[in-house]
Amino acid sequence: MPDGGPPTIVSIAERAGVSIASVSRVLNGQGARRDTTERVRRAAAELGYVPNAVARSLKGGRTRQLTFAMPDIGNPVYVAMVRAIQEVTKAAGYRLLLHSTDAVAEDELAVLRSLQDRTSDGLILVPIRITDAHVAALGAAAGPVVVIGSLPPGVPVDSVRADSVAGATLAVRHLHATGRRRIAFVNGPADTVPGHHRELGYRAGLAECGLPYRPELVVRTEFGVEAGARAARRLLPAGPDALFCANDQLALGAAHALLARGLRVPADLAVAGMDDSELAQVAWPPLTSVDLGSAERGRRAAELLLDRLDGRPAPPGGERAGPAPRTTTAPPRLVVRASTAPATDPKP
Amino acid sequence: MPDGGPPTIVSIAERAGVSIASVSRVLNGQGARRDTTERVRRAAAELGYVPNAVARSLKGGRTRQLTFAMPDIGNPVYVAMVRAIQEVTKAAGYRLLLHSTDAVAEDELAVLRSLQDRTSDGLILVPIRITDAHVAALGAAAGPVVVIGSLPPGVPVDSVRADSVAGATLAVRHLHATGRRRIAFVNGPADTVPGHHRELGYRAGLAECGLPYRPELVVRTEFGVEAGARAARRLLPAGPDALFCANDQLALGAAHALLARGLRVPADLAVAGMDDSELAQVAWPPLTSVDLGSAERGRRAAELLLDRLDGRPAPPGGERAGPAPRTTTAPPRLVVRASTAPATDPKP
DNA sequence: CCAGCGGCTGGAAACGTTTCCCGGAACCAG
DNA sequence: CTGGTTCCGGGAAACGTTTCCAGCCGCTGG
Repeated sequence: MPDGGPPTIVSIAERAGVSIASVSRVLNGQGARRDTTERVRRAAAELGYVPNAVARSLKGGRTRQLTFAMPDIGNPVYVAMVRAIQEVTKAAGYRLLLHSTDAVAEDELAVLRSLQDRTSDGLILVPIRITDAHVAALGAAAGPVVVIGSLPPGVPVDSVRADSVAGATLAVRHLHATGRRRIAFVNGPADTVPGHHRELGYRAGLAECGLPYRPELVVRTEFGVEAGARAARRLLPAGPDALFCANDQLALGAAHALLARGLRVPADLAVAGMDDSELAQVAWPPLTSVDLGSAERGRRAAELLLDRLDGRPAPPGGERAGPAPRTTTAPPRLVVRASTAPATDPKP
Repeated sequence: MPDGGPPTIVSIAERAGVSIASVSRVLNGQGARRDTTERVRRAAAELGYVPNAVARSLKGGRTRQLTFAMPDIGNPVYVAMVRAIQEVTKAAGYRLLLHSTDAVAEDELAVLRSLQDRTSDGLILVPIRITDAHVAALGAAAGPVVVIGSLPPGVPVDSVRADSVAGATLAVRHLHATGRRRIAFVNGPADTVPGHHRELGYRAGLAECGLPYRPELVVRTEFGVEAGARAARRLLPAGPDALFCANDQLALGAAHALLARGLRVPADLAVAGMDDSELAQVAWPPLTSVDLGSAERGRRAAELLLDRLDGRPAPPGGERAGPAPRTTTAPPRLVVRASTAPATDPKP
């Protein structure tokens, strides 16, 4: 028997002695005579037929694929998002395409443009910075996009934000409430949206607690464990009694640097992070952290995207489908762990 | 101007006043008259044309997509693999489809079968157990597959193994060399391939060091941080002076449980893990761990897959393309950190 | 001057589906 | 028995490419 590649709808039609139209109908659960149905089913089973997803996509205009593009899969926050997104999309029968942009703006734009090649039906994007080019590209996107992050007003795209400002404030208040007065801040790059917001929240928190803002207690660096360690060492001479870090990676690095110097956490210095990623739980001492709802944001973003997809199968023309853009904000939540317990024996 | 959806090769042909064949040729860099070339290029640019990847895939029989299926994206080991794979595939112009199987065998088989729908050109699979059904499905796979893990001989599939046996032995020898004599073992499920191999290595290590195998010093549980903590608590009554754990998650959990009891690591008990994942570096004390080359294995698997793909564009018929299956083994490497420093003050 | 050749080009087929439309058959009621 | 409905099935078009094939044109060599 001549193989001629994997079985197609045509092979089935021949074997069952019906037309390809009937095969398609039967296989898609449309009405057909018992007899026909059965013959087709049997032929399909015997041949081990599996529909060609590509041909299907071409005809239907939908690939049942979604793209998730984030800066760096190495960051547990994004892993949490991937997980949540995957869960939602899998349940809805979509496959997930992963894309690490390495926090390169050009790469983010490329992903946005790549929507045009119809490889995926929609995109969830986590931009690290929002440039004018981003805004333009988002406006011109060839398919539904959901942004995880804060967008300037007027961009016609659904988004899911974290309230970093409130979150940072929460952390500062907590540190103050547990007796800390010289609360240092280890931030990521201040020109990123999260970096900017977290700094705003830090200052707001200080203000609320009646603490002065001291520039010597603030360090801006890259996000990352090693950067956190360096920042902590740099801050020590300024005599902080708490280190509030803009994410868990920084906090972890900072805590390590302190411990390596023989300092005790939290007895000598409290350390708090943000994101409440897996890192916070596995750190020793376990890290107090502000849960910014990573998983929740991922889940929500996926839901928003699926929602758009169901509304209009394929947004025709340049006009964006559906109603006005929707924005959800995940409320921050402080998770207190050992790293910020009140200092039991104050420094002499 | 009637929009009628995104621009296609036809719109360009009309606008440039040439046939679609010429458009395709020009856009693919085939020979054409200067004049024609230019007109087509201009028309394409003006319309903002982007080739439809789906149509292209249908015609060409290749999607330029690869699938990576692993048990759980939450495990840092797999994150490291994703990262390495993504790096390789991105450079080769392939997109990466991610699939969490949740360590469910049925899900793994489904992924294998899904190769038939031509959604992706190849698959990298990390099975947690290898059943007969796996072997059968691997043999019948509709496209190139690379397995990360140990396969029984005779399965016609490329694979990349870690040498867990040697790795575990390495760890035990190290613990012995640093003065530990009652080395407990926290294993994952013994009926998984890694679990089985690590146990073999543990016993081999004990034997090499002239230590007896004591059942009361061995616990088998699930992989996971929490499981590690429980295991550690369960082992304590047996009086171990070292905990060797089958992966970093277990080791981390174990270390936490010990610290929470007020025990000192490594002064009272040494703790070692496996995988040398990010967790080992961020733990406190930093964990000694056996690097099983996760990133390396991911990279290698991607390379093997790409290699198959280049060999035969699309393996026709049931026969597997290319020569005999290849197997690579990544050598284990012990990474010594603070968690296994020799006990400075021996217990009284 | 003509045959032949090579470079370009356009028409058309093909990839594997889904779906529109129409014709035939069966059935019912009048 | 006939006209109208209903149900099913088949032919064919369409999705957007790539590629085969044949034809046209203009040269060149004899």
